[in-house]
Amino acid sequence: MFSIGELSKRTKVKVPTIRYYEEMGLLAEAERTSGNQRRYDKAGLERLSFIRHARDLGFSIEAISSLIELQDHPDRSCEAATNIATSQLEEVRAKIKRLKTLEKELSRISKGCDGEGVSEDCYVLASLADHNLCDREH
Amino acid sequence: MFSIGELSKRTKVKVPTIRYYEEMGLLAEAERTSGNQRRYDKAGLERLSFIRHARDLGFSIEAISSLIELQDHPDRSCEAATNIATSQLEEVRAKIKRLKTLEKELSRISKGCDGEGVSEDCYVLASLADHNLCDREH
DNA sequence: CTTGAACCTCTAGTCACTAGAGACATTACA
DNA sequence: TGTAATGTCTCTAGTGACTAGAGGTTCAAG
Repeated sequence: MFSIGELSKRTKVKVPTIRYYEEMGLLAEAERTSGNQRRYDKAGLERLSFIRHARDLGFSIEAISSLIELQDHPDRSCEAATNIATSQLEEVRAKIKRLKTLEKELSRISKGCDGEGVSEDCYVLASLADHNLCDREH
Repeated sequence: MFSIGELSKRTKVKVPTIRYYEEMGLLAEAERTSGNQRRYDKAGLERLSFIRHARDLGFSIEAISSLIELQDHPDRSCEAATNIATSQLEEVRAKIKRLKTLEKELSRISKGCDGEGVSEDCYVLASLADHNLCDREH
């Protein structure tokens, strides 16, 4: 059994965040010492590692809640879990696509002022003011 | 002179968002009718278009504030504006990089349950529980 | 037994909005 | 000119996923 600070160190999740996860129902309410401090065991550590890993992968608290529920009901959980992971993957791919479009425009904009040619007005500001200067939709 | 609803339609920025931008100081306080309703002109429209475009590109409200300040002080604004755009570009590139790593892992995870081989336990849940199953750091 | 670090709860703040309540203004049409 | 519908006003509170701080209590080391 170890304290919340120890759990924090081992999982690299900050102490207030652990308490927040408990409040949100992601972590079961921890056992307490006679002085009301939380104590955790290996199971708590593993669950928090799971949560942290999923958060790192961009899963929402809500999605993680669903995954945790699936863990507790293993029948058909595999398909449902795969669905959640797949939709997360689709979201990530959509974000990448959008960011790549932005990257193109930003790199065009931020190159504008370096060379010669544009000196009268600021090309960055003009680009932002006038969407028509964009190469494509975004 | 047109109303906030008209401005909203033309810029595709929602009415409460326009009021929010005014409150945040991105938009100058609008003129008012005798009945206290906001009225805008071409200048207001252009500034809001500028803001919207910059938000679409992921600039924070704070960064946009800086850009607007630069617009009002054109001396040396070009270099400063380019710096802001360039740092925005770097952030976007960093995000893309990170998301690509996530994409790899998620696609590995969500493919796990489809084929044969893994049937005992759910591969999605196992992958999330155990970071060691990851190919690389993330 | 004392000291200092760690812990507790609670409230409020972050960012960029979004939603809703309840009241007032404007506009279109009869 | 009257009225009804739509638009607008301010204000407060909610979103997600935390983070920060106040003020008080408990634990572990020496």
